[in-house]
Parts: sequence; C-alpha cells; structure tokens
Amino acid sequence: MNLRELSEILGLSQTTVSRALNGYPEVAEETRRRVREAATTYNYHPNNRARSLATGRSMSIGHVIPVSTQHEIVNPIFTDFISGAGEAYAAAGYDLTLKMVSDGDEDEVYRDLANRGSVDGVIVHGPRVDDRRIAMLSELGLPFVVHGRATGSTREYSWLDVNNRRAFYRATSFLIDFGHRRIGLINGIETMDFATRRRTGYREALEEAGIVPCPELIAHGEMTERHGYASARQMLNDAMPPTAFVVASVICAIGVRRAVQELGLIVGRDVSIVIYDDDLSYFKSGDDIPVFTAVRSSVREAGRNAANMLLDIIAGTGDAPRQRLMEAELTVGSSTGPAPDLAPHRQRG
Amino acid sequence: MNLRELSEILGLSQTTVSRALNGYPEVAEETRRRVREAATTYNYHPNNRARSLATGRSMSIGHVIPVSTQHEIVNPIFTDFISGAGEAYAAAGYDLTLKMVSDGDEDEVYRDLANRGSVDGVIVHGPRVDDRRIAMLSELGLPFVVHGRATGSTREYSWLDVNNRRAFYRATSFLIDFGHRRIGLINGIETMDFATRRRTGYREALEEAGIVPCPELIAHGEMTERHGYASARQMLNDAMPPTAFVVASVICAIGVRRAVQELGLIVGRDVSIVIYDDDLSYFKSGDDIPVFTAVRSSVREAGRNAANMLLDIIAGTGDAPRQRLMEAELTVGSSTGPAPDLAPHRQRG
DNA sequence: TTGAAAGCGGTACCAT
DNA sequence: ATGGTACCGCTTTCAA
Repeated sequence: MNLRELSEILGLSQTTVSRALNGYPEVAEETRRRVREAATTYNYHPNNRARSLATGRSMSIGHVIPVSTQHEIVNPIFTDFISGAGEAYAAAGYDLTLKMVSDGDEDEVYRDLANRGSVDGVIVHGPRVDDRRIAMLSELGLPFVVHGRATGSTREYSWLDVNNRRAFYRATSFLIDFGHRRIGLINGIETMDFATRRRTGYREALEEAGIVPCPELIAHGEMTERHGYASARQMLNDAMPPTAFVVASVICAIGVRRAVQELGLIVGRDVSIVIYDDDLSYFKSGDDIPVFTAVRSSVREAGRNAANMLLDIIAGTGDAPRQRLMEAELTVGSSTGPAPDLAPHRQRG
Repeated sequence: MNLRELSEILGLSQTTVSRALNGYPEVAEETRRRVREAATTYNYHPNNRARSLATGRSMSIGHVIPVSTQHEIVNPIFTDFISGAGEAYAAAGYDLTLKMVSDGDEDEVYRDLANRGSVDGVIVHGPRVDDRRIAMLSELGLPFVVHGRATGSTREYSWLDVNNRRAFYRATSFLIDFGHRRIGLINGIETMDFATRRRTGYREALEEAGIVPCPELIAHGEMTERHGYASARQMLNDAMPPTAFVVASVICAIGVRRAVQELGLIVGRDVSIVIYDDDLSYFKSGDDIPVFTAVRSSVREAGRNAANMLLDIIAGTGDAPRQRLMEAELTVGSSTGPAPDLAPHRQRG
C-alpha cells in the first residue's frame, strides 16, 4: 500500500493525505480523522527511501566503530553506549547505521557515508590522541559528535566525554589519603585519548602530594586479564613494589588480583586495588573484587546524551559546537563484605 | 555532484554514464574510461537513497537485538557476531541497520522495518524457546536468518547456530570419563533457546552414563559473576555436593571459583570446572582459570556466515530455507600451567 | 482546505 | 553503443 493507492481509495489527493498524516495544520480535522483511519485499516506505512529522497534527509545516524586488527577485543562499552543512543534515535524516528571498520579504512568509510548521503550525521568512537578524523569530518561538512575527545585537535568540535582525568585523579588521591606512596597504574592502550587523560589525572594526584611519578609504575595495554596480570606481576617483582594499584578496567583487575595472590600477598591487606570501569554490570558492583573502589558512570546515558546532541545539531537548533563532560560516580566498598580498609598494611621487602 | 551534472559535463546521457559506472557490458571501453575518470575528478558518488528508491532495494540489513529491561547486560557476543556480519555486508555493498529493542516492542520493530522498507532482510538475535518472531517474519515476507534456533517453531526457517547441545554433551561426558558422577550445570536464562539445548546435551551425557540428572544441580540465570557464585555456593552446600561443574560462561566461572575457594576447596583438586563460552577473547584462552576446558567457537565467523546466508537468500540464489550448524571447538588445558588433572580428588562429606 | 504538478537522483525499458 | 523517458513513492511549492 502506497500513498497513491491510499489517496485513491479515499478520493483525496496524495498531497492532502500526506499532509494529514504528517500533522500539517491546514487539514480539516474530519479529513485527518478519515485519513488516519484508512491508513490504519489498509496498513499504510510511508516508504522510508522515497521520503528520504524527497526530503534530502536519510533519517539515519552512522556509528563508526574502529575494530583494531591487532587488538581482537571489541570494547563492550560500545554496546551500552549504542543502546542508549538507539533509544534517542527511536524516539526521534531515526535509524542507526553501524559500521565496524578496521584501522586502515576509516577515512574512506566516513567519506562514503557523507558522499552517498546514507546518514545525516555520525558519532565518532574511540578517538585517538590527535585524531585526524576530526579535521576530515569538519571538511566533509557531515555533522558529528565525538564520544570522547582528541587532544591536540586545533578545531572546535562537538563531543561528549566522561571526565577521565578527574576520575583518575580522585581514585589516586583516595589511595594517597590512606597513606600509599607507591601506586601502580594499569592503563589502557597509550594511543587512545582516554588513556592519556587517565594518566594525567593519576600524575596530577601524585604530584600534588609531592610524589614523583615513576615510569615503572605505569603500564599501558589492551584491557585484558592478561595485561593486568603481566603488568602487576612485573611491578610487584620490582625492588620497590607498589602497595596499591589504580586499574582501568574490571577485567584487568582480575589479572592484577591473580598476580597479587600468586606472590602470596593478600588483596586488601598487602595490596589495595582501586578500579575504574565505565561499566560494571557484569560484576554487579564488583562482586568478584574483594577489595575495591569503583568509579562508574552510566555509559547508556552517555549514549543517549550524545545522540540527542547530534540530533540537535542536525536540526540546526544552534550552530556552535557543543561539549559535555560527564562526571564519574565514585563508589567505595565491596558488595561481598564490609568496606575495606585501604591503608597500606606493612612494608614488604 | 549528481548523475545529471556529471553526464552534462561529459556530454553523455545519464543512461550511459550510469551504465558505464555500474559495469554494464554494452558500454564502449573508451567511454567507460572517460566516465570513470570524470567521476573521480568531480568526486561523484551515486546517492544511496535515490538508488534505493529506483531499484526497490534498500541495500541494508537489519539486526534486531533484544535488550532485556530486567537483565541489564547486553551480551558482548552480539558485538563480535555483528562485527563479522559487518565484514560480509561491506564486501557486498550493504549497510547494517541496528535496532536495540526492549522486550515489549519487538514485534513492532520488525513490522516497521518491513513496512517502511528500510531493510532488505534481518538477522534475528537471541531467540527464545518457541519464539513467535519466526512466525511473524514469515508472514511479513521479510527475508531473515536466525542466529540460533527456536525449538518448537513448526515452520521451516533459515538459521545459523553453534551446536550447543553437542558442546555440552561433550563437556559433560568429558568429566564423566574422569570419574565424576555429580556434576553441576551453571546455565543461562531458561527461556533462551540456547540454554535449553545446553541443558539437553548435559542431560544426555548423564543419562548415557546411567546417571540420573538431579534438579538441584542445574541452575539457570543471567550470565554474571553473581549467578555463578550463588549457584555454585548453593550446590556446594548441599548434602551431596558436586565434584565438578559445567559452566556456561567465563564470567560465571569466576563466580564459581570464588564460591569454591570460599569453602576452602581447591579448584582442580577438589572441584573441577569445565567452561563453555562463545568468546574467550577477554581472557585470552582463559588466563584466569587455572583449571579449565574451553569449548570455543568463533563468533565472528558465525556472524560472517549468517550474513552471507542472508545475502544469498535475498539474491534469490535458492528459495529453500538454509540451515547451518557450527561445531564448537574443544580445548583442554590451561595457559597458566600444565594440563589439569580433572579427576575427582576425594570424597568430601 | 484541497489539488496539480514539479522535483528528489537514480535505474531500466525501449528505441535508435 | 548510446539516448529518451517513464518510473520509484514521497514532499513541497504554487494555484485554486
């Protein structure tokens, strides 16, 4: 059933039927009622492609997810983020076009999206330090919002980010306040922008307390159990081992804990662990971590916010780039027991 | 730059230009060369929407992911599956439209997708036992492939699945062969079709060995650490505790291990654990599991296969429903130590 | 308040 | 081998 058929049945013009269905004010209420009824009866649904062609808007937003060929993990936080964004799109009648793209081909994917008009805007995921995609998208004229930020980009652009620097500043300060002086940082991949911000927050906290950051106590890598294990193991074997860790993901923390245990140390007594993770849903507030502090933010909400930001931009409600920094939530305690004593227990040597 | 403009520049008709660009044989090679060159020079890209309207194909595939409102977890295997499917789509010039949809609205989403012609086919994710979506999609006439199966559906339909029954049959038999008689099953949510198949495989292995399956040794739930912990804990506190567990996810297994340890038992000595997981990439072959057997299959490959299956169906290369069962891969050993002795160590009581 | 008709940017049939 | 033209299904001026 298409518009022409429906209008013929009703004995009205396509114009009127279209207007009635799209809520134009000049249609008589009685006519509108008839049209709506007929649309339901005959199960009429406007064809998306035709509408898109006529209006020039595709009513779809692109999400481009970099899938690294080296790092086999597709970050699950994308899933939550997108799920939040999806809600916003559904409410606004937009579709979501997903592009998983391996490292090299990214530019082309964006160009293609813009050139072929398959989407009205894009959300950029996983920005790297000094990400060149931002300049490219600005030039393409395709509206976009970055999930995260790209340090070093000279242009203005729209983004939504969690305050990673602040979260890690707080997590580190938290440990320092308990008396820790040697604190290891198990961080993400160094080229990712969020990892550099986290490191900055960590460093700031140390420096503020008069502690000189020590390169051996900072590890970068993919967020896996193995990375947590290997990094912690190495740090703990050092002449001056850390008494605490700030860990950038729950999964990593599991590895850290294993390393600690293998050395005959006890988590929460000999070594304290503070975890940051964008999403702890798998662990229901860190069930598996006997001693922990979780700094958490709602990824789903971030997705919804970013999507709405982009829809606003597309609607042209304003031209200036929009920025939004979400603060992370700090939770202290363990769901499996009493709140841990985070003070360094004794000096080992 | 659109087709009309390009053809005017070239002094050719739109028809010829279109044919040249789309590889029709009747175009003179010299003409084709000129056209291609001009297309590059003027950065011409055909508009997707217009093409879709003209051809009647949207060149997009829908993936509908059920996002349960109760269970806050979005299964990360979707991510890998979709990433594999994305490769297939990219190669075939298709887009991927993603719909994350909460329980209630599913029907409407499929109807909408079909009615508005936004996609040429869909992949159905997370089928439940006797899933009504299959009947609905058949009636809608929208080509679809199910990732998994729906027991109880009377119709023929296309699907791609991992042989869950067989994987759990093997995992269970494996433990039985080592002498275990009381084996706990930590399974997924009961209404999910894959969970019932897994349970069937587990039961078959037991029955074949003359062991009567015991309801207290079967736990269903969301695949979280908490579920693994709580279920294992309860089973181990029973008068007749299990000497081994078959666990349906790595995350669950972490909880199982915690439960075992809390009771002063030792994994690999007092209690054996066999894990099945669709994707172990987070753990790099189960780093964190000192004793394990992983039955693993490549989710990404499954996604690619399912996508190609659907594209075949759409291309009409055949009309009969296609089915494909992928066998899981069995790995025995631990990356963190020697292959474990899986025999039950001693009788506790 | 309603309708006629000109697009939107391609594809594909029918001529030549 | 190339061109003319009628669509595809909807939106949107302009006219009545």
